[in-house]
Amino acid sequence: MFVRDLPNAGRLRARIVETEAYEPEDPASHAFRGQTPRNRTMFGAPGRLYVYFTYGMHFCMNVVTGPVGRGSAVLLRAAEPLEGLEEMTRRRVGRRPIELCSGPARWCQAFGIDLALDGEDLVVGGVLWIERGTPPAETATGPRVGVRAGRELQWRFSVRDDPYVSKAAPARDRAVTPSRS
DNA sequence: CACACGATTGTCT
DNA sequence: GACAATCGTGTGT
Repeated sequence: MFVRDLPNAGRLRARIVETEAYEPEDPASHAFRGQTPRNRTMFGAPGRLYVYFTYGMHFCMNVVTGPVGRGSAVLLRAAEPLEGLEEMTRRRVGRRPIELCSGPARWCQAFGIDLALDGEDLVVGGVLWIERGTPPAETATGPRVGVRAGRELQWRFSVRDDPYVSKAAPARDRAVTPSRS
């Protein structure tokens, strides 16, 4: 579960259903060519939120997963909105619940995530944090979306057959180990 | 300094 | 399925 506390607008909560892994040795990662001003958060402490701006209009968010200096992160791609749907819809007018957080930039828009939250500490969890939720029955893996290099890596992970997974290429995903309860 | 392009989305055909 | 929107970033000259 991904949670955002808003000062005067209540709480936003969503169940994470799709992610992608990015390692520094992988050409598709922002960290591949080393640290730059833009990706410096990736090389910082684990448990922080790495937010980047792309296509001149969209934000995407990651959770930093490697130790300081490494440059590993997990992109948050899709979620099932659970709480604060009204607030999310206010940010994404005219969108149905299924479209609120089903895509990395959609989710950021629904949650009001932008560069101001880059580097935010998810472990301390003052404003943003991740909670342990109900484990999915089954997970699936597939190629990452929108990347050219590193396409052979099956580093996209999702809840199998979950309707809130982004409409990228779920059909080809391979089912993997049923998760432990 | 110029330029190509992107971990995307929404609209139109 | 094709394509425009829109601009920061990184790379190369």
